[in-house]
Amino acid sequence: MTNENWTARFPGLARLSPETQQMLQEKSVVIDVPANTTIFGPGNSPENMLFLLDGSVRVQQVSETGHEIVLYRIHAGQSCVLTTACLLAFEDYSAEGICETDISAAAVPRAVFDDLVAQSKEFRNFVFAAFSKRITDLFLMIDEVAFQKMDVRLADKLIALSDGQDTIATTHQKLSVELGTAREVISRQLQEFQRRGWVAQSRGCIHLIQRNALENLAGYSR
Amino acid sequence: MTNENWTARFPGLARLSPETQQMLQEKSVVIDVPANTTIFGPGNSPENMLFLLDGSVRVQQVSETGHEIVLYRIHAGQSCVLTTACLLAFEDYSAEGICETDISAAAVPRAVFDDLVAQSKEFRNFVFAAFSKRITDLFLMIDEVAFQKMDVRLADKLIALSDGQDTIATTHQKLSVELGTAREVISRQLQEFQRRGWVAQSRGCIHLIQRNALENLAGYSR
DNA sequence: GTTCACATGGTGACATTGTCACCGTCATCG
DNA sequence: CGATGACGGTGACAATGTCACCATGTGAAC
Repeated sequence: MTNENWTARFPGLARLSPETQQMLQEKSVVIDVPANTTIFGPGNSPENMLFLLDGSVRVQQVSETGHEIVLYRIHAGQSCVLTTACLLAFEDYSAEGICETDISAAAVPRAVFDDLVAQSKEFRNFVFAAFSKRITDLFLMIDEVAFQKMDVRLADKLIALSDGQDTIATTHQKLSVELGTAREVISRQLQEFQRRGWVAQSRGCIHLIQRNALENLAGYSR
Repeated sequence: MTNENWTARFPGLARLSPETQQMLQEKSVVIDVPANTTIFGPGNSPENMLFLLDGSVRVQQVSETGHEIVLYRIHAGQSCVLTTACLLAFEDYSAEGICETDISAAAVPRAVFDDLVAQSKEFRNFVFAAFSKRITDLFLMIDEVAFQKMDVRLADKLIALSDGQDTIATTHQKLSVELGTAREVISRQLQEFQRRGWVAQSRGCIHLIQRNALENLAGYSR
């Protein structure tokens, strides 16, 4: 798919008037960034608002204590706007955004963004919906971190990371960062899942044998 | 203080043009609500944006597992806008807002709010700053819940709740909701603080004896 | 006043999770 | 080949969460 007319690929932007969409396309630049690039982080705030056309960006945080935790991901069809906004507003935040894959994104200058918010009711709705979704998602994450058992959280994360496939290429260490826990805890839980025949493991790889059992534990029936 | 010209009492709104401030005041209604009222919650979304003139609102969440946790507070000079926005956007959120004190608030109809966002750059800044602050605060909260030790979190919460006073009127149960933990954990930690001579306890009351020690543990030196 | 229901908080046993120290294996690179 | 570092396993222990149960104080109903 070409990256012209990229606004049509954003469900929330497709409602914009043709003129507004054209303005967005004319005043933005499509950029490509390789995987594993840190596109924003402490002391590195971008001057553009990014709209992600392809790939995904992982937003994670390093605690004062040295612990890490993944906060959320931005996928194609979503924007980094709110993370960028937080960066601009509060320099001392500690989150960083890392490209998980090669990405393609439309860069919109801040001034253009401001104009659009002022002029287009649909664009405002897009931005406010993104903020609202993020905040409610963070509410859910706090609830999960504070109250969910680790086996449930791990099963849920495995299902989410599998993306329909039966093999997940990741390490115990990376999974521990996903959930904000220790590698040893992941190792033990995975051993238990393996003992039950739900997963099989090889170095750097986890194979889902009984996806149903994991989904069940994660509460997918609800 | 009278509640006319209430916009002047909001640091973020004082920058608005006089005309805009006048419009806000003319099209809003100042309401009073008694303490312990639930002003928004599941199945109870308000149709107005509230700007808090006096008192404070506690926003907390009840988990599927029945656990509760306090997410944040809205104080005089701040608005419930973002919480309201989340309510409107995602009906299935589970947070609720409870008046901790008698409150006084300016209710702004949604249509007026929309107009203001479109017309006033300063108002947009106010709204975006509120969203950004909330999101960065939630990042910090996730970090704290996931990685901070309970004694540090409790000391920090006691200092915050004391509001400069030496006596805090609260129960172990309420403190456990503040931190999203169990009452027994609070009881044990407070016993340890008492053993060290940092606090004294009576039914429904905690007295800070050595505030310095608590501040030190909470990392206030940083 | 007495009784009853409930809020408050104390306690011990146990499960779960986090922390630490240490180990062996595998892959990569010089 | 040997060195290095990533990956994962293990046991001991600490911190926290869970559960069951109890004692006391408070306030309302009788």
